Amino acid sequence: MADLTLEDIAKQAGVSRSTVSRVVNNHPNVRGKVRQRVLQVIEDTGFHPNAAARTLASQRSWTIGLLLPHSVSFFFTDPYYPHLTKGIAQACNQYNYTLALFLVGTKEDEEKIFPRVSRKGLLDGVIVQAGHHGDQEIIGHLVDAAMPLVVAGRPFRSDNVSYVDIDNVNAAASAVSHLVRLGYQRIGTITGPANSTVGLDRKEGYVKTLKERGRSVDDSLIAEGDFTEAGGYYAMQKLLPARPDAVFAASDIMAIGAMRAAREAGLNIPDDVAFVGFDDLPIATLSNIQLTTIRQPVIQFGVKAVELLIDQIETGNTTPRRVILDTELVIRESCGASRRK
Amino acid sequence: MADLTLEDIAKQAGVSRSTVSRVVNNHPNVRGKVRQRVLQVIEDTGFHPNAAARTLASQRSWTIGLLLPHSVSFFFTDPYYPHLTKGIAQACNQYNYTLALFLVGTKEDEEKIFPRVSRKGLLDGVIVQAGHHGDQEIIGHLVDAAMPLVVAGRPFRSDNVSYVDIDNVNAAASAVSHLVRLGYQRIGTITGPANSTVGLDRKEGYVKTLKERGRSVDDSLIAEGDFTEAGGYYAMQKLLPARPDAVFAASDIMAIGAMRAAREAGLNIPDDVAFVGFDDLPIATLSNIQLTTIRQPVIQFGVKAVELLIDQIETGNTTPRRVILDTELVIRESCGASRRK
DNA sequence: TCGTAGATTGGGAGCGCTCCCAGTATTAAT
DNA sequence: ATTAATACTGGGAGCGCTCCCAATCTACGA
Repeated sequence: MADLTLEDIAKQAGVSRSTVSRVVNNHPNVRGKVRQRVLQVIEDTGFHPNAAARTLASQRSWTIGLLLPHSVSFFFTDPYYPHLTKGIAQACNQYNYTLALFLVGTKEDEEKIFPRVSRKGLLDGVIVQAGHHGDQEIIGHLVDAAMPLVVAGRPFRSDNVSYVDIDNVNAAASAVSHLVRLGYQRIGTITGPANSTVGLDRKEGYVKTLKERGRSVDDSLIAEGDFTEAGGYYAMQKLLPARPDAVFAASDIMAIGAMRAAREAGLNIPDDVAFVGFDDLPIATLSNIQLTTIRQPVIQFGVKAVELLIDQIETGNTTPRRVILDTELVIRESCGASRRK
Repeated sequence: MADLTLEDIAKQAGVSRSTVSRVVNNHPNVRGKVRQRVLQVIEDTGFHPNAAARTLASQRSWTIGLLLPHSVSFFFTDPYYPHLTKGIAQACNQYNYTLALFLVGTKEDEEKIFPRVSRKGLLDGVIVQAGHHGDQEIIGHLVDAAMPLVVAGRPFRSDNVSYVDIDNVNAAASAVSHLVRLGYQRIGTITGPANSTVGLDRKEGYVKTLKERGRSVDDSLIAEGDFTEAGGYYAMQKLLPARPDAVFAASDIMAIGAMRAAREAGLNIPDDVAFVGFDDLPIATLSNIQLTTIRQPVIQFGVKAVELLIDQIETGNTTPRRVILDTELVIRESCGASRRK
């Protein structure tokens, strides 16, 4: 199982390098008999074309990068990202692409990773998880390098890039509407960071809904979180004095933190305070009180991003496209729906 | 910012391709002045050598693969793996390697991924997360292909491969000893799968400790889980009839499931049943009762794996090596230590 | 049977880099 | 100033593949 080359296979099959290349790449114009013979030799020898040589000659690496900027350094504290990664990996397998993962941990990493991501001969395209102000730089970088690019999440400047997202405003609105419908009077919210589009959009959905329902928007019922459990916990503590009877948290993990704070304050869920989260990741059903939440199709999200990217790579069409996926309100216990109707 | 080549830079700097190559690769034997000049041109033009060409010529890709076999399909249900991935990614950044992620979801994926992982010109080496019976095949594959390899976790047949692990037997023993020390009489355990080395080893630590302390080992106090929250939940339900007063769960996530089951059964934690988990991931402190657990250095684990691998790649020394990292018992509330002493 | 369009096939010319070797410049010692 | 080391530098020969084009076959109709 030494290092075989096309030429070796060609010799063994009694054909030329070119013919072997054709059968490997499934080109037409190879006689059936010849194709069989070559295929046989390839199978017998366990030959696989050298990836680097192929990339150099064809200018296609068949690998895409997934870039997780510094802004998602709480990356592995919110299970959302691993799930997204899984969806992307899955799609890569399906389309026979290799996935390169770039996790930006520190500022120094950033400098090392920037050039590597845009370097020729490594990646055919990249998916970047974005939506924070800080992400604009890397996006600009990639656009300048004419690297096929799809953004996961809506970036702040979205005019010239393709992205996949959900309708965060309306999804949040449906969560808050649900709470209004259940008769809660003092509905609070724990938002995502104000320097992120997700954070802003979900908050907008909250504000919009209250206004539409003729409610006033009370700042003491709004606290900013950072998509961590601890962030949710502290935000809830800030909300507590305002005595909310329901809280919409912009992520499940923050909802869990918030519920912890509520319980510690001696409050009963959902009787004293109801909660609705966002994401519907497995953790939503993991706590002793099942979380009502907005389900977003995370895996689909990843798959779509890959599909958009591959289309861009293979057709060369870089017209910005956007895909907005549907969400769904999943009613469980934490909103108190069962006992209120 | 078109596609520049060494030759282009050479021309602009008035030197030869070879000289540019030398400065790019930091070789000695380039006059200081010349080096400066070339560096300047490189900076001005934003040149980065083509990765594929470099790989083809040098037979080194500077990328390593992380392979997560099918056996870890609950991959993103146990936060352990994302953390491991993070450690690995971090080390890759540090050593200037690119990380390729291979997530085996389905059996079909496996067939697509096998050749890709061992194909020449793509990876310099691979880290495979292993420890299940099913993982032997891919390991054999990789060994046959003479691919530098490090296993994360102890594989079943560990004689001819390098791996990183913790001392699961003793770590588990220290958890159980702690429970014994606190005076619990009916200590149960929720093990990992019996077809995994981790599952087996941690159970062995449990059994060993009880025997050393002159306790009998009661099968009705042992239930097998699968490292998921649901698995822990069901395992606990099986344990309940045996009336354990303490339970050692082989992972935090299973401990959380188990505690949910206990609470549903009306039991108080830790007064009626105490719990010790394993991992000390962020979730350990996320529930309303803080989990006593065994801390394992997950990030370190990833870093070590990368270091072993890179050493193997760069020195060519494939003598199997093993690194066993230390663990630590972290005492919090769930074991009831505070109220029992 | 012959000619020809169309199907196959082979080989050359790179892709952009590294590595080796031979040549040239530089330095230090005489 | 001369010579022998020593320090640099340039260019050729690939790495293993794809792609193009020219050459060879094949099959079919006249």
